[in-house]
Amino acid sequence: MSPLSRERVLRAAVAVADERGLNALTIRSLAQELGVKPMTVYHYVATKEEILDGIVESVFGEIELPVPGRDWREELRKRAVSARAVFRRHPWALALLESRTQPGPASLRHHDATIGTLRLAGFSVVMTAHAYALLDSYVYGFALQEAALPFEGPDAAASVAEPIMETFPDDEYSHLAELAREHIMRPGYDFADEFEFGLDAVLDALARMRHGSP
Amino acid sequence: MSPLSRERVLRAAVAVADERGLNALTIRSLAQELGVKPMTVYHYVATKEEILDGIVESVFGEIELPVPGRDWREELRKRAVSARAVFRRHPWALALLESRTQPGPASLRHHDATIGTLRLAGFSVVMTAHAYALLDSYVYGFALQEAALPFEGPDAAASVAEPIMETFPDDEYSHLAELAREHIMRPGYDFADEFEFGLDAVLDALARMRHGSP
DNA sequence: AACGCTACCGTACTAAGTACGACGCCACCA
DNA sequence: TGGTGGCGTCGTACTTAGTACGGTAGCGTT
Repeated sequence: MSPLSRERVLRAAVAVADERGLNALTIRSLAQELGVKPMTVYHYVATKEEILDGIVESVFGEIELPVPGRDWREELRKRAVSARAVFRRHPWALALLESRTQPGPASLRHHDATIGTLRLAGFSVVMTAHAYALLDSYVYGFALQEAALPFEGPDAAASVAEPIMETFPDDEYSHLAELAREHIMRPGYDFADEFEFGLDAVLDALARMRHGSP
Repeated sequence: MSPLSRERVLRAAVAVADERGLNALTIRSLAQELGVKPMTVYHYVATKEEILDGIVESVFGEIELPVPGRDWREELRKRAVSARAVFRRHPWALALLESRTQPGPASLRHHDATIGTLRLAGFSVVMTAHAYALLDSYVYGFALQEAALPFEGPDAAASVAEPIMETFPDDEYSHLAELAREHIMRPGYDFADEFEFGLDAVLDALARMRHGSP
């Protein structure tokens, strides 16, 4: 238990958000998780905003850093897979990205390692910016879609798609119906499997950019 | 003014969110925008959740639909550019994606048109799923990053980056510092310009996937 | 002995979402 | 003509948030 600390407050906040969602993260629920009264929390953080900033920063800290100088493709792949896993563990973090302004040390270190990996791989400064934007857009966007899905895991899609499909005749939205019928609702389908396929396509694109025009 | 309606309620909700952010969208602020008292709103929607679902659906309706059968690349490009513009107008919509479950007709039409475009372009069912996931991940992710940026437009980055850069010595985060110094903070830099570059790389990737393995 | 610091808490104010029960107006029928 | 029922609107009040303000108890310093 120890005398509480900013760190413990943030760790508890992450735990509450993971278990019960961002909406359930209130000063009161956080205080309860910590075994103290609400106002006590305010001795370690100034506002709730600061808590939100803090937990996003701590989530960034969980992402595995790429090592500049090693095989760039392997390092960036590792980072992307790790980031996606982290956002899957903490889906609420994506919704918080918008509200943040000041990056903390974990974010800065993260950016520096990724940029360094691209630079040492031979990407020009301008190409590094292009590559980074493309790669992160893909990772964030995939994580966002995954978080937005109302189901998770193999075969879960079918039970969600079924009732939706029944709200309209088969000839309306026929392409959508076909995809659902012949792929999404088939046993074994898991949206999560799309990640690595798209990631490799993006990494291929980066490889081609590496020596392209500025 | 007319006797109010669900449509007008949703339009007003979008306006409030656009102008003052998602947090400022409350039943009270919405009622004020409509010129009525709070409880009146509840004659057109059951809960605030329904309002949130409704405005996301209306945002989806703003995205230009691709036309299946025409040049696939051009159609998908048009749709992506339009989607990105829509999310830029309504950045709050991205944060709402996670909370939605039941897609409305606008979303269904949208998905159907996009899937149809891919299918008629010769993508197999499985490849269509791959391609769609990749393309939308990129678009959503880019939009999310753009929404998270604390600045907007050319040259705005410098004034934001400057104070951050000064919080650490130049030799810490040296790669990040280099990129900032030699690119981001240079006059004329605009993150928005990255979009089309990455989009074309993604479309190239799709073109290669078109006749690839399943 | 007085002071002040650290960790914590009680009370209360304000802003939200929304349940519940009215109230005024109008079309329609007797 | 007078009722009557429904529709759009609203007043009041309850509940759950964030958090300002002002404590209090325990302990070390001078």
